[in-house]
Amino acid sequence: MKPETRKDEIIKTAAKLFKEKGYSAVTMRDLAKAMGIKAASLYNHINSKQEILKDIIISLAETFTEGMKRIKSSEASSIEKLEQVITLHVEISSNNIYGMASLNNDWMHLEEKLEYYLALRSGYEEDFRNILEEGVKGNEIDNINVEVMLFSILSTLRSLYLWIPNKEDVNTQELSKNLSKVLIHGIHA
Amino acid sequence: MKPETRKDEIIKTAAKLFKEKGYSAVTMRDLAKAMGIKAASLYNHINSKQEILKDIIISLAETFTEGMKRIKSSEASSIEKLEQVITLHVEISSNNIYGMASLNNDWMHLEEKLEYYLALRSGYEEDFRNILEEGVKGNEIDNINVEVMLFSILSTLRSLYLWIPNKEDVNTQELSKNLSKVLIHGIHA
DNA sequence: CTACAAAACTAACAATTGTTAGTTTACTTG
DNA sequence: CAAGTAAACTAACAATTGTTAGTTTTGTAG
Repeated sequence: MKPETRKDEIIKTAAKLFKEKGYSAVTMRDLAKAMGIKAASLYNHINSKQEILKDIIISLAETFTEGMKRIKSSEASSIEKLEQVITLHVEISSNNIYGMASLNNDWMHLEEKLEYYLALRSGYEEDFRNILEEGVKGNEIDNINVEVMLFSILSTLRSLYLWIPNKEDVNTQELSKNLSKVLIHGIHA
Repeated sequence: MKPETRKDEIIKTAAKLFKEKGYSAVTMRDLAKAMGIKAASLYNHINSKQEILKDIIISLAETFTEGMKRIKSSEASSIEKLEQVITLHVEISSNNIYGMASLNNDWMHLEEKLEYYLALRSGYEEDFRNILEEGVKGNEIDNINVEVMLFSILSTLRSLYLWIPNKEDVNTQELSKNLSKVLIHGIHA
């Protein structure tokens, strides 16, 4: 682990504020006040407000893409892959609740990096869809509308950041297991 | 149906813009341009930007609360109630995709009406939780962590607005049925 | 103690924000 | 046509926005 730079602190604080009010509603003066300094001082460490958002979102999006790549190339069954995807989301989300808020809600303000982000997201969804389709083909997964399944599961996983902080002890293993149960087997045997 | 006033048009246009960029990033000049008039002219019909957001969100929140009240007081089984809640979300969301975006993402900018909104939301979630708990008690629903079930289902339903526009023919009946299948019985028999 | 770099500061900027005041245009009704 | 009202306009405001320039303070290594 590299030591945390002042820039890292700023980005972390910004992510927290972005989660509360959204990127656009947070001013550089808000951010400076939260850091205990003046707005102009922020620019000794970062180049622009824009760049902060980019740093928050792109690194997260790439982490998801890398995780998916690993899962995709594994030899696991479709259901196992699905469980691995669930665990991936639980782990990334619990490690970066604030960043996940920006990833979900502020990506449209990315500007120069918007296209790249959208490409990562499309690729991720496509890989997710393939896992489900393979599962249906192999009779591991019921032959329901794949888009409905994809949407339902992905919506839940993408909202994890809203929910995790409310639970005191984030036992990620326990949470992954419970989520897998609910998402895969439903709530009614 | 009352005839649509100019104010209604403004609110509808605003909701559309709010969905694209979020409340804070949409300026009154953006909204005016989308309406084909000048920013100052908006104030012949509305009192403030704030009020537009309030009109969008509160009416939706109240619609959900009324729907839940109806479902709660029905004689249906727990699973049937759950199906009714799913249908409620599908119908409200498909009738007001843009407003649902504000409801989900811009509620924190409500200011004077924030407390009221939060009360409605808490009440709604509590009613939802009760349906699940009753279902578990009556052996209609598996004895899994109720909070995980609540979170998972609600996350999916709250994200509907993101997904519905992508599907050409929004056959709400079909969608409700498929969603019920996935949310209640999972994806793997 | 000196020198240097990191990181804070003050002051200011040009642009943009929501909103108001006052005026003109367009439409409807008698 | 006259009068009234609904809805647009122009012009401006005070506040806030992200950011820059230039300067001072703070901490560290020789």
